[in-house]
This record gives sequence, C-alpha cells and structure tokens, in this order.
Amino acid sequence: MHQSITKHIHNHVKPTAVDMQLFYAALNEISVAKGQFLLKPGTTVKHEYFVVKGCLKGYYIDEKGSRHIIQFAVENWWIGDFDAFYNQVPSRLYIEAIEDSQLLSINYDSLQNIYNKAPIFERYFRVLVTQAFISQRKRILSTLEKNTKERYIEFCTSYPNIENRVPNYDIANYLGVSPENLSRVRKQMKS
Amino acid sequence: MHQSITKHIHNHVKPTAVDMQLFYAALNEISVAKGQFLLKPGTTVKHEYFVVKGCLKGYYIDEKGSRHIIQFAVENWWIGDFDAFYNQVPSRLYIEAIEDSQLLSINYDSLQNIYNKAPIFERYFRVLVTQAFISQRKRILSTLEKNTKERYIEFCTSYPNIENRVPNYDIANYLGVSPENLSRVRKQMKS
DNA sequence: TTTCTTAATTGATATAGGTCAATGAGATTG
DNA sequence: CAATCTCATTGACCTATATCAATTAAGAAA
Repeated sequence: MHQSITKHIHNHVKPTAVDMQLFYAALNEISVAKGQFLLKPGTTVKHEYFVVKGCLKGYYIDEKGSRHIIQFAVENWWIGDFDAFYNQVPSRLYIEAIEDSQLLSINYDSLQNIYNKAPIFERYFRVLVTQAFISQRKRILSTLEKNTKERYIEFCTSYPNIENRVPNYDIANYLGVSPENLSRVRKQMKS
Repeated sequence: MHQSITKHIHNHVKPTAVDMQLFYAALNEISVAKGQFLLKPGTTVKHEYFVVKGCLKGYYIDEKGSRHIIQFAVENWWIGDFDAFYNQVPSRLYIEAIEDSQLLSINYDSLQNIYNKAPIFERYFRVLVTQAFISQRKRILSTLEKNTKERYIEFCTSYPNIENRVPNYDIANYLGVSPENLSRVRKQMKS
C-alpha cells in the first residue's frame, strides 16, 4: 500500500529510514466508492490525500450555485483543500470520487509533528507546493492567451489519460467553458 | 534597509539571530528606475526579489505577441520568476518597475545553502509559496465565476492602493480583459 | 433485451466582451 | 507655452461562447 507514496517521496527528497517510519505511522488508508465524497464543505477535520488508485475531482459551488472544478487527481497525486488545511478553517471544497479509489490520508497535527521531527518533509511539501503553484500559473496563462480548442488540446497533453477517465462535461467545467462548446470543439477537431 | 524584510520573516517564522545573520549575508540591495527592467527573458542568473519600496509588474509575452501580467508587487511582496528560479532554467518573464523601486535580492545557490544551514527558511518559503498558491487559486476561481465588473471590484479590494499606482490598462491586462471594456465597467460603476 | 438514466450532440438565438478607429485629457518635454 | 506622448474614453461593429431547447447516444439497471 505504501509503495507508490514511497516512490513519490524519493523522487523528490532523500529521507532516512527513520524519517520514513515516522511518515508511514501518520498515514491512514481510505477507500471511496465512485460517486462518494471524500470531503464536503464545513468539515473541520482536515487531511490531505494521496491517490494510490482511482480518480477524483475537487470543486467549489459558488454563491450563484455554479460548480467549478479546481483539480482532478489520479494515481500519485495529492488532493485536498489546501486553503482549509493550511489555515485550519472549515472547508469549502467538495472532493468526489470519479472512480472507486484508494487513498492515503495524513492529518494536520501529524504533519506539523513530522515537520519538526523530520524537516526533510518540510522540503518535500515545499517542492510539491512549488510545482502546484507553477502548474496553476500555467493554467492562468492558458486562460489568458488561448481559446477553447487550444486549451482542450493542452489539457489532453498535460493530463494524458485523464481525458478518457473523466466525463467531457467535467473537462468543460475545468476549462471554464460550456459542455456544448467543448462538444463543438471536439467535433471540429475530428475533421 | 533590512527592517521590512526582518519584520516580514518574523511574521511567518521564528528564526534565531544566527539564522538571520546567515540570511542577511545572502541579500543584495538593488535599485530600479521606473520603466526599467529587473528581469528579462533568457537571463540565466536567477534571483528572487523582495520589494522594500516601489511597485513592479511581472508579465509574459506569448507566441502571438500578447502580453499577460501575472503579478504586481508592492512593498513587502516577493517577486520573481518562480518557475525559472525553482527549475534553474532560463526565464521567460519580464519584470518591469512601475515606480522607482528598491529591492533586496537573494540568489539560488545562497538560498539552497541557507535551506541546509537554517531549515527555518525552508518553512518560511514553504509558507510563502502556500499562500501564493492559495491566492492564485482564488484568481482562477474568480475568472471562472465572475464577470469583468465583479473581478475589478475584487481586485480593488484585494489589492488596495495598487489600483491607484498602476495604469488601468495594466489592471485590465491582469484581469484578462480589454482596456476598453474595463473603462466601460468603471464608467458604469460611477453611476 | 428492454427500460431508465445520464451524457453528448446539434440547432437556434442571445450576449459579454473583443477589435478597430477616433477623440479627449493629462502628463512630459523641448 | 506649444508640441508630443501616453493613457483613458467613447462609438460602431464583430465574434466567441453562453444559453435554451430538443434529440441522440451510451451506460446502468432491471
């Protein structure tokens, strides 16, 4: 069960065996069936989740009642409500399984403890947040400089396979366009 | 000169005096006149910059020749090409002074050294990146759920005063709308 | 297989915001 | 003070994409 996260960690930093034991001890295994929620708004216990197997989406519902997908996650991705986790405030995010999924969770207090006892994990998460920051910046630039078709192509190349695991109306939502418009773009791409 | 950055650091973490001496030693003072560039694409020496006084903008020019402002920075903000800095690749970003500005710079190698000798700074930058990540997420959600007028109001409240220090066409560019459209929105807001 | 449900497609129409072009108003400079 | 420049505003028109409504296709369940 810990195989994939071990590999992920070692891809970024070089912890000792003792560091790793500390980390393993803080993890919990979680299963979520397709359509079920890992997180809903208002929840106070805060975790971050590592996807061992499966596919999930994270989204907000705004004041107008519209849904906005902020993130997809597949194997070897972290997902969670970063804002709520970091600031320890109630979540506003929904995280829903698109496929039956297996995850590892780590809670806030455990992680603070790990930061103090094994600072290498401070680096691990700094690196992850930095990469997430950079990929979000790319997403912002993408909406500024590209039209729907270009963004769809970029999405498919940036997240290979996710395209086949996620319904088109979710992809449209992630891209910030209507499902009808995405459908037309896809039709146009075939010819 | 180090007063504002000292305060900024202590607002986030609790370094020792020795930690701080190490950090100070790595800083360089920089001045940039209005209209001058702090960074241009292709530059290989990578720094991050802390704004002591002044106002700057960071932007990309895309393949179509369009400019996209990704960030403004005023007093007590960090600015830089995070992507290029982190990955140590040539920059694609322009950073231009909107006002005469004074900055402190820290270079990549110095920072890696500091991370190893004073891990508290690993935490400092992890926290900063996390906050930047969260504010970028807000920006993405804002473009997904709001129209120009709502985004302009949000911009003015999120970045008080910057509105008065930055030309409107730069704000329009940051928001991803045309200057004409922003002008109309502003007119409409007066009545 | 048949039925039920959910998602994708297609058509028709509406609209926010873009683009182009001209004008106006402050700054800045000679 | 005129002459430039730069930025903001306004008008006319255009286009990408949203929205609404209907239809078809595809999966899931019975």
